[in-house]
Amino acid sequence: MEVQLQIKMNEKLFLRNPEQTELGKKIIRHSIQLIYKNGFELFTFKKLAEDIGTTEAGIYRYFENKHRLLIYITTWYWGWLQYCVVFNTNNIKDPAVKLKKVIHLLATTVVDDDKTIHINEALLHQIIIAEGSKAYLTKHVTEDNKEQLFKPYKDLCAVIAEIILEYNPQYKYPRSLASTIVEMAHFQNFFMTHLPSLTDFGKSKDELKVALFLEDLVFSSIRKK
Amino acid sequence: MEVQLQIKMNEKLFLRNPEQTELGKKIIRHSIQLIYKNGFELFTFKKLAEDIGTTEAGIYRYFENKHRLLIYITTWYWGWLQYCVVFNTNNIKDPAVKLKKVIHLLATTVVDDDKTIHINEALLHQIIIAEGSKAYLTKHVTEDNKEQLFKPYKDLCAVIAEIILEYNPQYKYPRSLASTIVEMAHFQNFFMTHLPSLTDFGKSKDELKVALFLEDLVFSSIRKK
DNA sequence: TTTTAAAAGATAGTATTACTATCTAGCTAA
DNA sequence: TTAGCTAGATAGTAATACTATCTTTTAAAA
Repeated sequence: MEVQLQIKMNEKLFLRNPEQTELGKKIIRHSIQLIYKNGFELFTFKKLAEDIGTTEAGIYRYFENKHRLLIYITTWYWGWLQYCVVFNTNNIKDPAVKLKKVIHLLATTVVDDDKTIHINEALLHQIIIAEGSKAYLTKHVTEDNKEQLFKPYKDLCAVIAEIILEYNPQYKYPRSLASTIVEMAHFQNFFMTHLPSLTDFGKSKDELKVALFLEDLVFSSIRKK
Repeated sequence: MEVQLQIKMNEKLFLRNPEQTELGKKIIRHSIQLIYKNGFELFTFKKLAEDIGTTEAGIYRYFENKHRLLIYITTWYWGWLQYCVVFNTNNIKDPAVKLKKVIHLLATTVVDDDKTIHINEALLHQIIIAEGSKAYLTKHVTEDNKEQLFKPYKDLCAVIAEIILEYNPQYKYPRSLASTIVEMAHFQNFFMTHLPSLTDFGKSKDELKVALFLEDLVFSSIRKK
């Protein structure tokens, strides 16, 4: 049996739904490759169009600008990750085990999932690490947030915060700890690779150690005292 | 007695030392105001030149491009913060007290320091919160890092990691915890203001609570078990 | 089978950005 | 007195970030 996974995206993110046409899917697939390769600053719709074999104007029919496209692919990732979290923690009773699963899902390399043919999750994971925060670090966060553009990110954090409270209903900072876990899972990975002296894993460059650091951080904090 | 504070900057950051001329100091002062006001993406040398009353070409004599200028002002901030940390923890024996001081220095609003006339530290603090990570989240981090551009940031983290080890020499992740404190001091502040559901301080919008969260996080982790 | 409407391709054009180059004027320190 | 540095003025270019319009292809409804 073949299962296909569809993440429902906020309609305000695009002008024309890229999931519904061949060109749309190409835009997503190739933009992931190009942003991964060049970084978001050097990524342009012109280059993307050349890469695909279409025109700049063609891309603009789908996305207002490259920043909206960045939000599109990052929030797609958060939506997908939440699906992974829910799927992988299903039927697990112990919140400690659940939390460990979540930390590992966040911090360790993603394998490309065949359930989504036109999206390479492994590349996307790298994009989240290097470019993810640029989605919201702008002068127009507030307006973007009013349009609910960051909902999948906030939902994922809410799910994690819930598990934290399951473990210890008295813990005072479940949301902040959840966003700390998510951000640090990626920043520590970036630091490990590019600014290794900011971490304790510079030599081994082992993602698993990032996960162990986060486990230690989280469980020390939420342990009932 | 009047004391003037000078932060020694990496010479690779500029083409002409902005500290040494009137125009140079104006470039720093006005770029801080403009980046604060428009955000880094909408900030251009043209606007800066108009704001100062000079020409674009004049700015390019000091800085290669706007990204170098961003690194200049962010690393200035890290250098200045390290001075603040060393100054404020001087003569304190207890590493726990020192760590609390550091956390509060990082997380709470900075007051404009008269020791540096042409730099407004309060604005700079806001720039660090919203734009700081863009200094290193680029495709050219590695080359920039080879030129030692991020040394002040890494030095500050090293100082904090040292205090952590003073408190508990057995703690396994002093560097990662240090960079986590620094990053989260700013990200939690950003979230609190712009994406409040990612934190537990959305309603009060009180910076002190960010500091308390970080204290709880840090001391739970490094407590000897 | 024809009509019609949506999607995509082709082409052109604009304002702004991110620079580089050159020339001149003013000041200052030897 | 002049040599050298700093800054102002002006001009120009390639690339970026769009917008507009017109035509062709495709695919589904009448």
